Amino acid sequence: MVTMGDIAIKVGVSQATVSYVLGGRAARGKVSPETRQRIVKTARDMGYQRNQFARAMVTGKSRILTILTAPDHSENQSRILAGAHEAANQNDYLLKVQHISTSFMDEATVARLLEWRPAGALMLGLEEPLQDELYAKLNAWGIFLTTVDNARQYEHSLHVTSDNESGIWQAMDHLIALGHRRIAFLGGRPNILSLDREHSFRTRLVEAGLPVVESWIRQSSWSNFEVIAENAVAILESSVGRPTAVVCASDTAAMVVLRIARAHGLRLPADLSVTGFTNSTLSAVADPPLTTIEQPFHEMGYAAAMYLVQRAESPETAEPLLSPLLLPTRLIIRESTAPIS
Amino acid sequence: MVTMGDIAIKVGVSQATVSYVLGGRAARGKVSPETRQRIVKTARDMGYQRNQFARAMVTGKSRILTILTAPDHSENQSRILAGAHEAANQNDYLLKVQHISTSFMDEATVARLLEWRPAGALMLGLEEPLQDELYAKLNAWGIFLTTVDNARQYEHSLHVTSDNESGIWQAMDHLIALGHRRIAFLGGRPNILSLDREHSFRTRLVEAGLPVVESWIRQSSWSNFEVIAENAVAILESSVGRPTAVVCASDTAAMVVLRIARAHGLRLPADLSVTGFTNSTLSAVADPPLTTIEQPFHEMGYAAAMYLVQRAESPETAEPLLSPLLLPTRLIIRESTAPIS
DNA sequence: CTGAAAGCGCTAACAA
DNA sequence: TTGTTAGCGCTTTCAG
Repeated sequence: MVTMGDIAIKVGVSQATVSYVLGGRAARGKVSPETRQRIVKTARDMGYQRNQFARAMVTGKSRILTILTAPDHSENQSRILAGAHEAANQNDYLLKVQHISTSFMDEATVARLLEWRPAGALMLGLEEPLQDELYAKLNAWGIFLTTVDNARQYEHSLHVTSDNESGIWQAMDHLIALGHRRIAFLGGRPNILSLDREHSFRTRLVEAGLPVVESWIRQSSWSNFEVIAENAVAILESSVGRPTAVVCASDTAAMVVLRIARAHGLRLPADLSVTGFTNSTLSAVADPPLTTIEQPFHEMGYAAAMYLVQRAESPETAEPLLSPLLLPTRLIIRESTAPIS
Repeated sequence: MVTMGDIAIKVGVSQATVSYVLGGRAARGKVSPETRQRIVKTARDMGYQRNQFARAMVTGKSRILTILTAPDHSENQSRILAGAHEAANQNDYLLKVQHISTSFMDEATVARLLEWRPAGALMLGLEEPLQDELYAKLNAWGIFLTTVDNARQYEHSLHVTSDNESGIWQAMDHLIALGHRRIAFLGGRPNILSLDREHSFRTRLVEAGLPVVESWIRQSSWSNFEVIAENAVAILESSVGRPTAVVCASDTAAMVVLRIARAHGLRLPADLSVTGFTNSTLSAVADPPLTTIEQPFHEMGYAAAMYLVQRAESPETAEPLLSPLLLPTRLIIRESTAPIS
């Protein structure tokens, strides 16, 4: 491939001058507009492309962001990744996706991480002990960390998530407005995220003066349909009677509830209103189509990566954004909710 | 970070010797076992990590694979990516995911690609004109290309896909064994992949001596539910009567058919058998759970990336695997298919 | 068996 | 306004 030296020779100028011009630092070298033009044109003609390796070598900065994640093949994760990719691309960074297990990171993976000298790291979808461990390690290595979605807020890191509390409230306000008073909650896996949502649910129930029925409040799983189904059945067959609405912490859970409810002979949504959480593509084809809460996954990934880039470029200037960044959710009304009959 | 030089000083040996040992080329330098041990131990104690940038600079090889893809947030794509990541990781390569649109790649994206001097490229989920264009470009740049899933076979590239023909046959053999003779086909977007499946469908129909009913054979979309629904309706309301089974080219299409069929008052699977294609996570929670064809997406991504690594490491030795690599599919029988009544 | 030295392509300080 | 120069950390010849 053509190098700056090649261009320098062709133009009849020193290689340093070419570096100034193509690096956008022409002012430093105070290169004349004419030579600048000639260099730029020659570079294009010759098909010059910067060499990120050489750049990284000499500057000591890698322009690489690493995202540590346990792949779950979910649309959510995919959207977060796409957002992070967009931010990285816009800033000429490379996003290195490093797949690890949810609970464990071995030596070889550490090596694969450090060998590329990442300028920052994102963390996504891991279990809490591993999150803590990685936070400590990255800190020790001097790599700034951003956590996305389900995670704790660490002292020296940024946590980006959607505004789960207001999301739950949006769902509940909608149901309450429809006249529901007997409302159940079906969570996902009982981690920080799902417990947060349960907490918001309880708070809103109390605020609205509605009954808090323990047997209608259950955690289950994000992805294991059997576990979700068991809990859905438990709610619908509760000895204290049936709720008229179920707030779910995921679209998956909501779809399972729909199915179980139909199996119980309930008419949907006349006999039971159900809300999801996420607005996944499938929520629109559920039967009936799901009323749900949209989460800004793409924006979350984008914001997280963007912050890392900023921090890498100017550590001083980086805003000390060390409380969680909450991105807004949105209520999507479809056909799985109806006025109480 | 600690460099080879630091280790060399500590051990009291030259930096070149350290390079030999840590690079696994101790034999080249004929380093004694004792110094070897000391170097390895010191490296570990000091927390040495190779610098991929320096390595790339001097060897002129990047250990980076680029995957050009239009993100569609599908589980399929996610699995392919995971497979490619696994292969890359195993070989100490970095997989750079480069998101582009399905139909167009601009100058800036080209730059972001070339700046990292990829040792190979994968292509995934793009429209055919863009595929052709990229193939030509990559060839000109001397970057070997591997295409995955929906793509043409190019002269100087490897195409990895699942064995779509045998997949369709597996579905049809199953239906035929259940006594079905009036079988319809609902495809996805009419691209290479979906047309291939339609072709296999027709072939098998003829082989089995079954009627080829044109109004029962339709292409639609992979993801647009309205378009799928229209075509499903067209099949079920065909003027020549209703089929007793529908072979779908995707699980999504199959789930839409299920819904439309129920809306038409059909009992499932008694009145209509439906097969999907992919074995997505959701196919197991469809109502009724889908009989479908499993595709080895992870393996496809893995094989594609693995081949690129092999080729990058030893261009001479690389097997001239220039006909499509077809990975086997598998029939998953669930409850959306039943004997003809 | 080990070391000295060249050089990969670039940035940035310093000279002219 | 431009050029010279010194590395960045490593691999790899070539000498000992």
